[in-house]
Amino acid sequence: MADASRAAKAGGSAPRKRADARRNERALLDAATAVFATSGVEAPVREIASRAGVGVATIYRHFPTRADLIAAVYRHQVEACAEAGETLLAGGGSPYDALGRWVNRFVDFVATKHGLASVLQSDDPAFQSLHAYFLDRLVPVCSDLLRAAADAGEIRAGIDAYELMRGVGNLCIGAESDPRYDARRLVELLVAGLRRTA
Amino acid sequence: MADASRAAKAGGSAPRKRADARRNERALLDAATAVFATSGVEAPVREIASRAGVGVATIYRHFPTRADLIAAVYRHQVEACAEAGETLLAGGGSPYDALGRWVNRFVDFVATKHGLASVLQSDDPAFQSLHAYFLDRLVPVCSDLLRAAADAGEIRAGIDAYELMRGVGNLCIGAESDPRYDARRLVELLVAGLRRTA
DNA sequence: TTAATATACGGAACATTGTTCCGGTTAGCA
DNA sequence: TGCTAACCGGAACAATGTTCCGTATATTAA
Repeated sequence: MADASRAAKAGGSAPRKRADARRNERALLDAATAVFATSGVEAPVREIASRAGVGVATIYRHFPTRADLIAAVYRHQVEACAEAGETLLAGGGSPYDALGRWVNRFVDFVATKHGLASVLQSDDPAFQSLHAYFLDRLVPVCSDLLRAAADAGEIRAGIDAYELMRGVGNLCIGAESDPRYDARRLVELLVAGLRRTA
Repeated sequence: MADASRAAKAGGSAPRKRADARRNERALLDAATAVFATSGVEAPVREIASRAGVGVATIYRHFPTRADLIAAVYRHQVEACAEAGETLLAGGGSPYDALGRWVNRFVDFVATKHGLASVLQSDDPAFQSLHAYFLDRLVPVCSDLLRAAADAGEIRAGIDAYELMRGVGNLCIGAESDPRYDARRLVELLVAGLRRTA
């Protein structure tokens, strides 16, 4: 197992990349993480490449679109968020409460990543796959939470998880750069609006 | 008054532009209106210039920043929206109801202008003055409506007009291009969340 | 260890914008 | 009719995203 030459023993897995390729991929991921944190997720490609000490073409080789790079950088956190939703749902409290907590967690994640919220809503085709990734992973979680709350009679019917996620994501736009705007407060209002209207 | 040579009779008003300058300004406004409607408010400058039959420098001469052009194109509608708020407030109904109607009107305006909502929230300094214009004109109106509803005890306290406007604007982003996303519904939820809690 | 080859690399080159500059044109006026 | 200040158009410049191509190298087989 320690020997690198025995690759691809499992089914159709890729035939293992060259060592320099793996090194560069890691360097790019690290550089992108740092640059995204300071300059936002729309920072110039050249900046990321130079920080990683590689040429621009190397970025495109490893991450065909910017969406792939962003997804790779934040994958762990998205997964953690999705799993938190499942945990929250399983924990015995009120489903509406679980929904509220989960939404807050999502906001905490998105609103602290400079520019991520905008990009998630952008209709630029370059970001379509990022959009799809977030949605595929999180909408089902949100949907479960929503259904549970609806079944418990805590919220009004007719709310779609996709729409709610987009709404929450939208409310997070610009949250980092404007001290007068608190996305959490607005999202709280939105979630409060879900409550059953008696 | 019909004679053009007697200009600037009132105080510091501009000394009247040349005829070709006025003609071009009008042509640019018309072209921008058309292009914004089809390609969105972020359409390339060259597209607007060529549609107006002028060079690009002429755009910059008349509208130093894109924000100025956008503001000029939508000024009438913004004014109308602001005035509608005052009317709604004066009309004797429930203040909360008036607020809801006014917000809906604002959404109808913003959500039908391709890309306007995004640009309104953008932190690109080029749009800062547009941002300021919308806010200066509409936040006071919203503030009055909000205060009236608060005074009537219909909504919870502590809601800031600026924050609400930004939230509503944010919710309008992407509303034109996604049939699964209905900004009006989300905004309705947000406004419902304003209701006094018990 | 060495040589062959597929893989990966870097940076130049190209395309698409926004923005500014400059020489020529023209409206307004005497 | 001619002068001049204002205006005009398009070329030129700058900042990006994206692609191409000759070169370098990791890997493997002899």
